[in-house]
Amino acid sequence: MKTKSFSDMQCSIARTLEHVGSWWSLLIIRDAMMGARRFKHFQASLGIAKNTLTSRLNELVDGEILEKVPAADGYKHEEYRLTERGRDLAPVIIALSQWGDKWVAHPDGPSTIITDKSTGEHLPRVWPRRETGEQMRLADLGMARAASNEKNKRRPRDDNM
Amino acid sequence: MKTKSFSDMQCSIARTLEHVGSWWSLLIIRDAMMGARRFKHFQASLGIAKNTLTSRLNELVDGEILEKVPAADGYKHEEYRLTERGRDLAPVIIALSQWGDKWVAHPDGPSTIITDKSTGEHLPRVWPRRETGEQMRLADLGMARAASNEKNKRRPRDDNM
DNA sequence: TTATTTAGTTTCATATCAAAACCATAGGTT
DNA sequence: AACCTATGGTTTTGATATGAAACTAAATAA
Repeated sequence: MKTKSFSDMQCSIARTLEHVGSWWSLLIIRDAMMGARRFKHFQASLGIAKNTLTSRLNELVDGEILEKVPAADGYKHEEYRLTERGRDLAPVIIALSQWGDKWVAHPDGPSTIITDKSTGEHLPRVWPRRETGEQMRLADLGMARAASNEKNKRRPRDDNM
Repeated sequence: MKTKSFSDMQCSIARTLEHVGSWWSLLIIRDAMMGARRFKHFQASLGIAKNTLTSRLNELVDGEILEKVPAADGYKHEEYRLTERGRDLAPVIIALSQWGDKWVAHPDGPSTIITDKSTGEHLPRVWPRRETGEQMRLADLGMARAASNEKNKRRPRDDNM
């Protein structure tokens, strides 16, 4: 995995990456969202080493992104299924996918296309919006440090930052 | 970085992760979005080893997520600034942050709050929507493989996947 | 029953990462 | 000018994660 843990950081991004920031995690989640449920599915799709896949799957189960459930078709094996927490990562997956489509697309075009099933239309860009649905400009986004911040031993000297 | 490269994969998520999937990359981008511009800012904020920070910054510059520009205040040093590509990662950053706020928040609450500057309101969840702005249910999202897929030597046997 | 998948585990070589020490230059101080 | 400290690195070294291959036990298929 990694050497330094993000889990003690207060930042939600860091805390999220602690769960899904390993090299393969997000690709595994993507596959799960596309219907992969069994070890062999992930393995075939990703070309990942089996021991690494085992580790990543276990991490995701530990993090309650995936859960192991009995096979849906009555066989004895277990399957990996997204939890609600896992499904709730959809915006992350989609945002990554759309950014890639836009900026670093494969010469042959993207391998996966995200649509609105009910219309067959291409999904619009996932983007910050107001309650009204109106898309926001980045300039209107504020990212402010929350009030309490006892961790900061060093007084923020506002040194031209 | 890693051993196996994602860059030859056709999947846009993999290709995106090739740019921003390293352990610290997304946290560096987050800091850049919050105004960090100098080596020391990132270092102080992240507690990252300097050589690692150097590597990550160079990767991000190579990937055109950040660019080095002369200091705005007339000093000789250079600063790191988000490119358009980099700023366009905002939905990824926000989605990660919101997921973390919801599912794995720090006991003291999140350290950063994302707002709509023009109203001071809390930013609604970044989520897939129709052109109309209407929020979608995940069940209405289709993730389909695009047509051409010459890579697949193994005929998809549709083996209960 | 026997053969083949599947879902791992173990071992080992290699690649990547972080920590600490070191260094050159820029800017500040006297 | 002379000195001192902060900045932005690089180098070295040790720890950790990864991938490939071989192995195994259980589940499934023939």
